Amino acid sequence: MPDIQPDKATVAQQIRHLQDTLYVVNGKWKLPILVAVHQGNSRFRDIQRSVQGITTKVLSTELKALEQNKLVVRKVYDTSPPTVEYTTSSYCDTLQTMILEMIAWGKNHHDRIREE
Amino acid sequence: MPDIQPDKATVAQQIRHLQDTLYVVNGKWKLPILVAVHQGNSRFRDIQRSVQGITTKVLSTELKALEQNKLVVRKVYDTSPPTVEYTTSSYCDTLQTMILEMIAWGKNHHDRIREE
DNA sequence: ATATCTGGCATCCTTTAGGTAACTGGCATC
DNA sequence: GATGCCAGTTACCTAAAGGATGCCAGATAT
Repeated sequence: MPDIQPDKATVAQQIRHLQDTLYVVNGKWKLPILVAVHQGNSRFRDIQRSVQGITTKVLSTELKALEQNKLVVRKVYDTSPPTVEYTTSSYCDTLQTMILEMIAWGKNHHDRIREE
Repeated sequence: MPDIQPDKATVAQQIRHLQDTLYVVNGKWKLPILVAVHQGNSRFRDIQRSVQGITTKVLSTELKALEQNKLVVRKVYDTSPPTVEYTTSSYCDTLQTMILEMIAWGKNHHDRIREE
């Protein structure tokens, strides 16, 4: 008996949760940036090089948004010139399994498309 | 020894997979629509009622996109007036775990925000 | 000396997503 | 015979996302 049909209220609830998630990670760049940072790219230019095709302006605004949502931490070191380091927060780690699922699906999908 | 640092090429690869996924499911509405349809809402108006705030135009265009990506199947029955039924494809099922993760995170996030 | 790297900012522009409102045509209902 | 339901379509519009280019200032590398 797979896939028990939940009542409308439950479905509506699930959709709302989904929309909450989308609100935070929506857009073309936020998740790719998070992956890049999480994998050790802490410098602005490193991140830019990791995320193919992103411009400085977009990266800059997206990093700010991610910082506001407490997924990314920005640290400035008082060197000269100042060094800036981005890291993912521990809260960002809660996104891990979700992101891994998305990566896995993308890989699968890509393979499937190529077969056609 | 958690979180072994993968090499740049691997990271770039992962980001590309992620972007492939985003290309298919990006936007405010596609995933919510998929959930609504998957949960048994097969009629246009039912879907619209399930996905709070969506307009007929947006729903119509999004359904077409989802059909093109083979996540949704559209069937027209030759009744009078014609009956139209949307269902999720079996390929769409491969998105299940990913979507469930997103729902779970959204719920968690919502609770967390409320606590502040 | 000059070329390049750093972490961005400013400006301008284009594209896309998404929203508003009105309308359709056939059927069923009141 | 007026109203409402279904499954949309059309035309128009706004806001936001994204892109292109140029620039800065200090530092390091050649």
